[in-house]
Amino acid sequence: MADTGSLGPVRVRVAPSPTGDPHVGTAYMSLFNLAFARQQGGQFLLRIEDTDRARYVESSEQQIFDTLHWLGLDWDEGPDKGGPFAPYRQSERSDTYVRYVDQLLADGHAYHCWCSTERLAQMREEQQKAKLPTGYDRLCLGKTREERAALPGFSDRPVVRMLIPDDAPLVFDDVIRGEVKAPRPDDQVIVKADGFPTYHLANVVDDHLMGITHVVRGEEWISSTPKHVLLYGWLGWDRPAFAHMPLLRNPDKSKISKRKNPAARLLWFQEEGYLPEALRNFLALMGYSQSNGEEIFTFEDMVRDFDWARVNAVGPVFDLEKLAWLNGHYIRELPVADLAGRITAHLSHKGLLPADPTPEQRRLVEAATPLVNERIAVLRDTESMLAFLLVDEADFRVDQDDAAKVLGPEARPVLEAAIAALDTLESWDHESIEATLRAALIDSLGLKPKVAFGAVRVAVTGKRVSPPLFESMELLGRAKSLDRLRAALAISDE
RNA sequence: GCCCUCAUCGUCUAGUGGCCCAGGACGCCGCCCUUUCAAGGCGGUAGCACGGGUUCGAAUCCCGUUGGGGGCACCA
Repeated sequence: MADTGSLGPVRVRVAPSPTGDPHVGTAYMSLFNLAFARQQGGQFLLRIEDTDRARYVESSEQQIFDTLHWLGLDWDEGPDKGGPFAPYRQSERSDTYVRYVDQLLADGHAYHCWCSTERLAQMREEQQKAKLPTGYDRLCLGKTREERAALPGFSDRPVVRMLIPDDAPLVFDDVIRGEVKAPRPDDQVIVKADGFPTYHLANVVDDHLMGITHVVRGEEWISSTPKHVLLYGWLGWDRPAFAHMPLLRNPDKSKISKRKNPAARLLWFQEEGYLPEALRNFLALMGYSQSNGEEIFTFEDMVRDFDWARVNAVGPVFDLEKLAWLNGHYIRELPVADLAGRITAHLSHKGLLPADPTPEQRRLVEAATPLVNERIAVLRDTESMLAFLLVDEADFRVDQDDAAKVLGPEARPVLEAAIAALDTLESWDHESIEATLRAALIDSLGLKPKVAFGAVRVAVTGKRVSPPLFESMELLGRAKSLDRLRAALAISDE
């Protein structure tokens, strides 16, 4: 196993590609990179790997910054912060890569290739059909442009390929897995026809130049590592330690994907109203455990206790059920004012409250927060739960199905008694409301609480499932409560 | 198809040869609490993929099988 303690100051990095919504894997890798860096007193870098101009998405980079900050996974050096090794955006580092490519070319470790993508695709297909390992057939190796141009499948703009030697080392030490053997690479492209480097080259050059000591990345990179090992060797550089993290999985065990799993999108967690601290905690439970067996812990706890030996090599299924439980736990731990602020922000974001809520609206949400904090798993749950309190009165509607079940003709006497009793109630607080309703409906009419309060509940909140009834009525106010009870009378006649 | 890799309850995990006829958590089921729904409390269900070894002794070590996953791009 690689020695992780004596390589001098630790420098790690996360290197996402701005090709769309930030991926949950980026947060996962960042978390473990950061935990290790903090524990070792080292640095954590953010480098943007934007060498694929075809898939580049303009808005993506900012979203990467925003979501990682939201999760509290802050970096020491990066495109937005600068640092001693700027720029931290690969598209701005083209000049840097050129000299190393020239060196590899001059040393005979790389060569130009003019094969068209069509020829390459056809070659691959034939190799598979013949049950042969796939890989470049070196048609261009040792040929001048003129010699190659005379052959079919020629493309005007060449790429640069690595010349993989027969004795390329395939075994390396992995911090998490110990000795790992990887597949034998073919002559990998390191510079594309558009002049941009591929991941392999840019990554190795940048990691070296930026002083990265530990490359922490996803398991999908294991099979590429021999290429990187070769590059480090050819360029005469020490190579960093490698830690290949397990891959997060969909419930069907495949690599987590946006196609199959909403949780693959980092933005989804914000939209649903997960708390960043809960998601961070949950991510730390994926393929990992605290030495004391605790499942609920802070990032600081993780840093203090961090140990690569406890990272598993098995890819964990990302279980939304458990995340929901954990999120609910964090919600219940939050002070009311804090949670209320987050709920308000969420509702504003979803358009259920103005972008800048009035003090009255803020007070209302804060007063309602203790009624719902045990009933929600994510902030999004408040959208329907608090709707009865926040809607314009003209838009208030009773749920059809629920009304059909409890607001039939038999509800009429209940509603009438409730109205009569509440109409003259002098103090509109939940205790008085409850006492009054109990006296009028349970004691006088001899109804079961479930029946009596069920009807009142649907009338006032619009649903059979709601926050606690009397507190809800107190918040709603006497006028609206009575209006809704009277309106329900009409429903019970239908 | 080729190469690599992994394997404990449905899921996340503890377990590094005896403390394990396998512990915790989520989920699920039951009971309690209760004005709905939750939350909470208590109890329960469920697993070492299979077959060979090694050993006094294996979830733990070795081999094989099976199964899962990843890679095989001018994507990262």
